[in-house]
Amino acid sequence: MLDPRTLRRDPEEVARRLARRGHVLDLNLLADFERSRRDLQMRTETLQSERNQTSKAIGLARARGEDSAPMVEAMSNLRVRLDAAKQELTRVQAEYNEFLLHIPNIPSEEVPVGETDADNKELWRVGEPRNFEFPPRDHMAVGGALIDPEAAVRVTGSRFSVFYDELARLHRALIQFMIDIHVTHHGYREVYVPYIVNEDTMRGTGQLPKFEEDLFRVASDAKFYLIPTAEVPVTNLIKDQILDDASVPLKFVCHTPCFRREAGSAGRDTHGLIRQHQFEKVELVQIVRPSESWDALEELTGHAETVLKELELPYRAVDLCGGDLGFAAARTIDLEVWLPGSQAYREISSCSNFLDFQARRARIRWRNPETGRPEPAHTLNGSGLAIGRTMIAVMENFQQADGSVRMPPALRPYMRDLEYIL
RNA sequence: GGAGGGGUGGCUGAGCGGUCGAAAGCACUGGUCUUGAACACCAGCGAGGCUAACGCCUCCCAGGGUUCGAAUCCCUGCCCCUCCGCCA
Repeated sequence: MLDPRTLRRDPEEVARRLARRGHVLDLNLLADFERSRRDLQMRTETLQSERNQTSKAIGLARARGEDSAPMVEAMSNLRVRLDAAKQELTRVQAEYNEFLLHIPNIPSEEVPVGETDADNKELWRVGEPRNFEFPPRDHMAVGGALIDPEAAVRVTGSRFSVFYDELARLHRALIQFMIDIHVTHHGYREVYVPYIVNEDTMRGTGQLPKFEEDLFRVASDAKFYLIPTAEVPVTNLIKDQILDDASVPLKFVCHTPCFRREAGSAGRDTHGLIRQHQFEKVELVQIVRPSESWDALEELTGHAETVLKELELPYRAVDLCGGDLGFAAARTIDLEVWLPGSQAYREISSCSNFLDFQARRARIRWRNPETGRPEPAHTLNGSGLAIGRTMIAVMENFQQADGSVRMPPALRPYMRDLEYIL
């Protein structure tokens, strides 16, 4: 959520900056909401003040044994007006709030202008795509019988995966490998969290109310959802908390499965394991002082890159343009890994700074030692990395002419020291 | 599943239906003292919102209700704790 004060003080400026990501802010509607909210709130609070004074006076009069009947009479009249004003105020506030919850974050000034991923700006490349002495196959061909899409369809349906033997192991090994790096070398605290969360949590990180169609809803009395990323439960760990200065930055690493409806992606990436309804991810989450979030984004992106470097996978970093930016993000750096099977760079990590946008929604606050007052903290997260896509990248980049796959040295301790699999 | 107890400020924990946004302690901040620190003493110290300002409003788990007036009484829900049973 944007700071309502900023929105009120300079709506034109906010509208201008939101235009960078293609969001049209309805200034007339905003002005209407603001005016009626203000009128109603002032009227309601005046009546409340009267009520408080009168009932105090009644108490005093009775204590003195005086007649309070006229005041009680006045109260019943006042109550009718107050109830009406309050009801109207509650209604307007709810609508206003709903409006605010649908406004995306303001992109930072360095976000490239553009509408689609074609307008994203490449920042740097690391590693050289390997020269193959044979035509590289894609991961489905490399995996062969150890990937069983038919079984996945039998069990569930399309866009789910089944792996066997060394691939199941490789998948699990990547998770351990990544968590170990972030805990041992990057100072993250490992955390285990629920994979089902409530509505308020989904609202906190910005998935709701706008993107319900991307989520799997769980049938139960409460409104529960499967998490689309660990970002949701991990960031909300600190929901409603006030952090003292000594306890920040908080850095969490968390492995979870992720569940996505992929509602708008019918027909996209239907062939391999690139786009699934269920996939695993090792996620990095940071909660930091407001002044430190841009440095933290750089640092966090570097942490995700370390995994790619350790695995010797060629990749590039891309600055997402305004139109490609996620709802809650102020800036996002994507890491894209080279996939020889499709001769393209594909997203394998997405590192974002949300500034105070999520913190405001989830009421994650930090006590500023200078002022002694709480203010919204800043939140960030990034994949470190997406497991399924990393497995694809290893399979495709390290495939051999004989059909086997060489293990990157860093991964071997997690793979029984095997040099080759398959 | 059965029986009982409870949810109050960063924490612990008091709170006859009115003067309670809330005692007290801890923690924290400032001051005195000290070469410096600790100790001691003094003072301050919840969160959110509105207003140009004075100041006003809201919040004692959540939602309803009773009442002129609710942290305090009633109902419902959620959560936590203890005991019994059941399952692992």
